[in-house]
Amino acid sequence: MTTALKLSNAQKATLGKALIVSSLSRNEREALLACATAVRCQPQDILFHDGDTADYFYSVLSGYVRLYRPGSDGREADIRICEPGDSFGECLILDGCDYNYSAQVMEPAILARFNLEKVRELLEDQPRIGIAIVRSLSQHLLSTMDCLASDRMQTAPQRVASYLLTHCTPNGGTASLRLPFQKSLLARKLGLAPEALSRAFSALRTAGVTVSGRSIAISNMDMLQQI
Amino acid sequence: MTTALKLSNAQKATLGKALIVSSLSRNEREALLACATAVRCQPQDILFHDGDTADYFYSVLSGYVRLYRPGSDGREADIRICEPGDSFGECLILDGCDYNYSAQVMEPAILARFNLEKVRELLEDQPRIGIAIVRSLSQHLLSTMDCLASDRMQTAPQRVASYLLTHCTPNGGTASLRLPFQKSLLARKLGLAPEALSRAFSALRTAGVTVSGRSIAISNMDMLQQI
DNA sequence: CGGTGTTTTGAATCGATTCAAGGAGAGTGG
DNA sequence: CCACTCTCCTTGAATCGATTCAAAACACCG
Repeated sequence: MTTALKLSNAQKATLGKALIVSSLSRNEREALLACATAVRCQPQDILFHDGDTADYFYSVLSGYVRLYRPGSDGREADIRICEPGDSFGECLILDGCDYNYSAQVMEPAILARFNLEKVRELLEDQPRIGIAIVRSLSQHLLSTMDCLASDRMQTAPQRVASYLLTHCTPNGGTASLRLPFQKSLLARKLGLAPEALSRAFSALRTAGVTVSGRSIAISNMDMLQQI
Repeated sequence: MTTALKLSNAQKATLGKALIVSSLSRNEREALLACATAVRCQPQDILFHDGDTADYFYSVLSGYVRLYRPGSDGREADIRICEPGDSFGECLILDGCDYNYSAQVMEPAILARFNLEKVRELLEDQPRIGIAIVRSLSQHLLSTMDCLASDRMQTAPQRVASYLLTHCTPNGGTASLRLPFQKSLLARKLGLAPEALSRAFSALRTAGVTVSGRSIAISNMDMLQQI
């Protein structure tokens, strides 16, 4: 299970680079981080369930967290995969009382856990901290809209192609990358069944994409762009 | 085309009920509204295109605005339908330079248009206004996540059923509603082709949903809930 | 009453899911 | 070093849900 500790200085330094903290002054940062503790989690841990009373929001230091909505019939729809530097649950800072999605840890992870009530009080005194939250929320909103638009417009191979193009390290006309997590998690992130991701990869073979385990090579970025 | 005018007092009063303004003090509200003008628009007017430099954000006073992302092949994916009281484009307040979706007016509409640069300056002096923006962004983020989750999990009849249940005026076990816009717009909002919406309605007939023009009657809310 | 634009219906097709079975790879124990 | 096992990924076949295109029905407005 999880253990809560004070944030170490190294963890504070890592958090300093996270979007939700990065634009704050030294004092504001200290004040905000004082509302947080570090929690260490195991894969499959559930941080909270859809409908639970919301007491904390989180920022990912390491590992991955999956946000999803459980359906009435037992199926689940993934909403977002949070990577190191991402935060989630800030949208409940003002008037949220319940979470409206569930959160599950997907790798050994370390999270900063912010007490919503304390941050709420802090916000009264130092409303400039709200600006940091605006920045974080704006970014989430934009990326969620992106996701919605690609769900509605792009086919599976197209979505995989854009993921590859935005996450690879280019090298001349070719490129390569290493997936930071399992393919099944990538599938959920893209709104696909694992089988559909697999088929998308084999469809992309003709566009010069070679997959072996978590390593992916792209022989021609322009060709991939055309998809 | 559009004409820009000062906000009338009646318009300011309407705007006062909008989420983005409603939590502000009298002074803050005045300061924020001083950044805005009223624009009157015709159906089909494009407020801005994906990729345009972002100078304004908007709040809808009357009418409807469709936010969408144009795809490379000419098709379009709708992201959100903004109703009176909604605002859009606030996510660009901090570091946005370009819009990343297009906005089209869908009925004769009146909008409040806020100058992003002025609001940005105002935010320096009165950071509490950021709180109002946090409130608005949080709500958008939650509803966009809802939308994403239902796209990924629910069938067309299920999505239509939940729209009906959340927008109808109940009356005992039955209910009714009048669509505020064309069916084709509702279809886009739900991420469907117009034909699919039509078919969803006929599938819901067996669940006691009667459609005639824009008027919809629900004979049994419990039955609809089961879908 | 006729004309325009919207909605419905039908048939064909597509893209993705589901279910079931067959690899491939990593780790374990003999 | 080799089987054994577990997990994850891939492949195939059937199915489903939604889109597309085309045509017919309907509604609204002059």
